Amino acid sequence: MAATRAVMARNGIAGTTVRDVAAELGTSSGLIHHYYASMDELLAGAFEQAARADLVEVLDAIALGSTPVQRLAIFFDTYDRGLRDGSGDFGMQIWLDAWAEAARRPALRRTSRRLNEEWQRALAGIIREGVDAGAMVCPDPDASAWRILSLLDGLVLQVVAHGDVVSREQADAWSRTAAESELGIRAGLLSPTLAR
Amino acid sequence: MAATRAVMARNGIAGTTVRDVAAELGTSSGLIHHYYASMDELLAGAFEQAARADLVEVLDAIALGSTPVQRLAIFFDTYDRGLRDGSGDFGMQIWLDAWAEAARRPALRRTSRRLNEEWQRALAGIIREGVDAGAMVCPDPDASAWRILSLLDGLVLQVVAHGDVVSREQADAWSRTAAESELGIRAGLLSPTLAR
DNA sequence: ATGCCTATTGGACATCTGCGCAATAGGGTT
DNA sequence: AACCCTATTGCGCAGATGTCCAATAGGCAT
Repeated sequence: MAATRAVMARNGIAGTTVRDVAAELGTSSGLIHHYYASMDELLAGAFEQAARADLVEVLDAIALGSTPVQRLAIFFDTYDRGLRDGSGDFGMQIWLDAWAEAARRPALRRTSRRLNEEWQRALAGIIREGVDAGAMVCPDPDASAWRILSLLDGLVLQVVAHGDVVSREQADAWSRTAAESELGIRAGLLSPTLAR
Repeated sequence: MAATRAVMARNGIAGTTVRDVAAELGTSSGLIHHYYASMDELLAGAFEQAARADLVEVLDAIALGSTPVQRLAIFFDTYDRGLRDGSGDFGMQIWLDAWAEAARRPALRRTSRRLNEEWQRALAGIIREGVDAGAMVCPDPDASAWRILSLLDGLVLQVVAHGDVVSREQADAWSRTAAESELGIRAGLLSPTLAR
């Protein structure tokens, strides 16, 4: 599974072959079929696992923040970090693949959708805490979470698909200031957390 | 090209093969290579044609507006209309395919990138006119255009890939109000143009 | 009629794909 | 030592795919 995730991060979902995974492991392709009945099963499992690993990474990082605003800043830190080093075991490219393939692969659509909703719920949770603590102003946390996440997705899309039309730094900075504006947070408070 | 678009609409960009296109035309695969040097070129050409048709439609519609704010409202009208009906021979799904496939097809990446830039330029142009006319406030029209477009792309992505997590109406309304906020336009002025 | 240029055909070719299979190795149990 | 079960190999099969090519057809100018 780790090898599959590595290949997926490098070549995308569609570009992942059994032989590539076998080569990544230094074994034969036959062995992989000994453990996984089909390619689809292998891909679906690896995508779910990789996507969830990143979500968990963000959730864990967030938990270290002491205030809602700080947690939100950490949210952006972690997201940006995932964008910077094309992967722990995970490149953003596989999200583009998943979104495109969702139309034709029901199992993948369900997984992609569910994961996206969990991201939104995590973000909405932070916002609700911020509103309760009086640090944010937001009449509809769920909607705001979708907007912030969608802006982030749209910007990341340009970075990943088209190279330097939009730079990674711009995607990061723009989404942070948009969130500040959306949530009534004073400008600059969502700047990258220095500690690390 | 029409045949290629038809197959693309049916099977997606990744699922389009030379033989399928040839079958769609009732001819042989060799003939297609007589006119197009490579598959990549064929796909890029067909995508360009389909995508440009939509861009031109928006540009034409925009030209009918008499003020920058009105032109911007029409921009959203037309975009939303394209989202409503699978549109022409071309649904938004093709964009998801193109963004994903861009990583592996250089010609397609260039085309996708260029088209995206043209959308951004059109939007930035409206913004600049609005600033000059004193109807909008925007220190960096290019950046604002990217942000508005990326939010729109991100929201559309949810609608197309995941169904009703975000509704089409929400995507439309949210992107309009975000643009109003981004450009210092009074709330409600970008509401859907009734005429049409 | 002759010659030429393009349109068009049908298939060959090399490569890649998922998958299955016969054969072997190796370690644990009896 | 004998046995068994699993891990692992290496290869082969059948199908698909992009690309190329020799051969033909068909119209048009001479």
